[in-house]
Amino acid sequence: MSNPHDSASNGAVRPDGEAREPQRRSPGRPRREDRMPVRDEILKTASVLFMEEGYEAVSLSGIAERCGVTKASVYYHFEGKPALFTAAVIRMLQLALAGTRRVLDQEGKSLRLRLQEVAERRLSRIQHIEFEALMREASHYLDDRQRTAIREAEQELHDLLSLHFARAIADGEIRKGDSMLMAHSYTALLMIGNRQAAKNMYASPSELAGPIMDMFWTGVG
Amino acid sequence: MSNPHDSASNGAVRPDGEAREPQRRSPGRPRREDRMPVRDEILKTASVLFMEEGYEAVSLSGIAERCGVTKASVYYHFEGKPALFTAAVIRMLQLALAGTRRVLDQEGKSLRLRLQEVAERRLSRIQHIEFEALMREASHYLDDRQRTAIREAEQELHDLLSLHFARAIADGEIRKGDSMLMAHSYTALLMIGNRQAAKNMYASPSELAGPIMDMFWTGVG
Amino acid sequence: MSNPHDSASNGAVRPDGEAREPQRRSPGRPRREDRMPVRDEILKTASVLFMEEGYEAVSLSGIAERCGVTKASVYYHFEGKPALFTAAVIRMLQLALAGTRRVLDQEGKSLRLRLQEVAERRLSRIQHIEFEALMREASHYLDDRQRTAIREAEQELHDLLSLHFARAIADGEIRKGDSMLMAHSYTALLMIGNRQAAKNMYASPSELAGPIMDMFWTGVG
Amino acid sequence: MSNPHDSASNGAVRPDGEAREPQRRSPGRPRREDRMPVRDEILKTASVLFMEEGYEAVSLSGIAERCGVTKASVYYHFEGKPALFTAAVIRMLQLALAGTRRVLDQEGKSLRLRLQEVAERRLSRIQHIEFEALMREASHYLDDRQRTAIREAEQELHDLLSLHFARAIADGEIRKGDSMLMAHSYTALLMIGNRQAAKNMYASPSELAGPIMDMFWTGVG
DNA sequence: CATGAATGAGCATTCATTCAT
DNA sequence: TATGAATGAATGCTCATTCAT
Repeated sequence: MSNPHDSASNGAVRPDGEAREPQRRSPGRPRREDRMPVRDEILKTASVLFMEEGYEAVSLSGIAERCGVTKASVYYHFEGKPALFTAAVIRMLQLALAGTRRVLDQEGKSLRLRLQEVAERRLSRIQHIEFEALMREASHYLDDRQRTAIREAEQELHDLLSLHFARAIADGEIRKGDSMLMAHSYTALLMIGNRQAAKNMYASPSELAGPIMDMFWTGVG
Repeated sequence: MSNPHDSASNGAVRPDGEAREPQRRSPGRPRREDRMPVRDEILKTASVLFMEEGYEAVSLSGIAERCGVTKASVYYHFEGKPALFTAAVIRMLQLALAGTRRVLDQEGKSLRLRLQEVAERRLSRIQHIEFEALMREASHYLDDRQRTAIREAEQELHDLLSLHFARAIADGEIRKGDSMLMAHSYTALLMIGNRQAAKNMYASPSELAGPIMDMFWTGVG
Repeated sequence: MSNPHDSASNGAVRPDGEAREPQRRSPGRPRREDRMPVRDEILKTASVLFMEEGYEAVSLSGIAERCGVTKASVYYHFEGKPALFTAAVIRMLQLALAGTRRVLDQEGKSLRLRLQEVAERRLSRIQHIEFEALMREASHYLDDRQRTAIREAEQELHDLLSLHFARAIADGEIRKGDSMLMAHSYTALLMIGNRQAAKNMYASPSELAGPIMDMFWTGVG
Repeated sequence: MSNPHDSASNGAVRPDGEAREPQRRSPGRPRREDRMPVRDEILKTASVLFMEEGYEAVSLSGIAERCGVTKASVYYHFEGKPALFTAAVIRMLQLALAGTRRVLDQEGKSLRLRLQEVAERRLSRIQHIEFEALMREASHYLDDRQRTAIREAEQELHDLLSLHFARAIADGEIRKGDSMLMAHSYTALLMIGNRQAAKNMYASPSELAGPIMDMFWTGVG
């Protein structure tokens, strides 16, 4: 067991280029230049695929093929499908967390403006499967450690949002209330962006951001 | 032409007892006993399973087993997995539509109260996978007719909600705005009920209904 | 066992119209007019399909559907697939025997001319699978009685040809030799008509009859 | 791209020992032992089975079992049943082509003697299903590339024969005529060797060669 | 690090067959 | 006569996983 199988860990978050075409490497360890690429590439590819298609629908051979490596290579880097899934989802959540934090931490902008910016960014991305749906499908296959690790990573996102709502309440910027529920309401409303019917109502997905923020801010009453 | 394969149809909706233990039957038509019509039982079981676990995660043998019949029987009644899925989802949507309409059509109650009642009912049910996630997973396997049939059934639900929002706008009961977006916002917020983290915040799922309705009605601003 | 299952028998040979569209009959026994149609129709349809596609490739539901009856009806009329196959093949062979006999028995025509006429008729028909191939595939499933019955029916065809060759030898119309081998050579050469490559060499299949008869009559030497 | 799926290829042709008893192996790569390369063994087994029993009648599990491997192994080496069939049939045709060429290319022997030798060899082999029958059955399942590849391999055999007939015509060794039709007549007559009835007429199949060659050379006239 | 070759379990689907009505 | 509803067995195929090299 000398393999680097630390399924729930995840290396430094590195946004990088798109999947390369499977250029056959010559045998033996490659000279440095493209350091530590394979594990990361697998992770990145897996993230995208799992988010787009769910757990069962994604096959390890599919991932391997897209990365130009073999299935066995994937098994060298990750303990198995559940471990890879865990790592991939966590990677994605941390990316989202970092991005969201960067926007929310801007000084001198109203909360509403910052939330709108977050919304615009998320809505313009290729849409992810709703998180709970993904988890429900996958959780049969995950063990407790894995489930918990993912839940925690997700919780961080809501914690971050909740924190900012709490601050805004303290500042009188928004009405009083349960800041965590506000966080969940916010992310739930963003899910409208996944819906075909809703997307058809506007020219581009990010145009949904305004109307959704209106709903979130003023409600229907 | 001897098979009753009309995948998109759905018999009378009858909520009733759960699947019995799988007592092996010999071939040929069994004497009637009690047994609810098998086709209906399959449909009901399939609805539940697909909603709970997604498309791929549900196997036809699983469904068959739960109904106490063989896989081949399922194939006698439905053309295949996609057809069964289509029928099951539509059945479920029509159930939901009927229930929702019954509540919303009540006279003399404010829209808010009626919406809250709908929310309570839905939140207390075993939760469904988010609809879009389910469709994204399944739609690889569905043909155009099936996709359309499902989409239409779902649209009816939002049409119904939208109609009531439009009326309320006309009556000055709520603020002006895009009634269809309101409908989507409402159902999106109900999805919070699927979230483990959110459920942990309250004693029972239906207690979420109040706070969610507050969010929906007044927003955070 | 009051069913009329006499698998190896075959009713009167009746060339008749093509398969009708499955027009639902009203329940109850139909009034006389179209007497004894179902069994025959099944037999006819089965003949065509088995000859065109082989044994395994043809399903009883396929046959039933084409006849506008149910699978169970097929089972009412025939003991099972092997029995139906046996009856169908024998029916077809007897048809061929009758047709061939009619041509060969013509008075005042040379054997060569009569053989050429037989060849033209056969080549212009939708082509049958080579008989031995069909039998090899099917014989796993047939019992001894069935195998024998088919073999005998086929033998009659070669007996008929052989008889005419023997007569021609006696009359000095053709060279001396094994008349049964001549019969087999003749039918073997006709199989060229089944070959795509050969068919492409001529405008219409029946144009093959001349050249093939030349080969048969004079050889290459 | 990790699978060696090149369905139409065919490795070096090596006639060798039969399949061993299916000793269950544990997963992972087995230590070499003797074992002929598995891919080749599958191919050889498949050739025999398809030729003997047709397309549908042969199951991949049957092939796997005879080779002492699992179905999944067959799928590792071949894309699917159609691909395996294609490879197997082409392998067999190329074997036949090579053998036939070897005999026909002998110097200093009359065409008739060489053809007789080819006939003796073929007739003494376990008999193949008639080729067209096989193709008719299989072609539903093959794609265009596969169909073409097989057709071409078969055409080569007739091209070879046709070439030798053409030469013999030029040399005045045989009568003038369509050399390709001669080739087809020759192979069609050899099919007599498949027939039970014909085989019963002689002590051993290869004794059919003489009489058949007589027919081919001098006809009945 | 990486992979080629293999396995076992499971799945969707089809089919011949049976039997109560 | 005919059929609707059911079964059991088989088939083609995919997938996660393993291991010697």
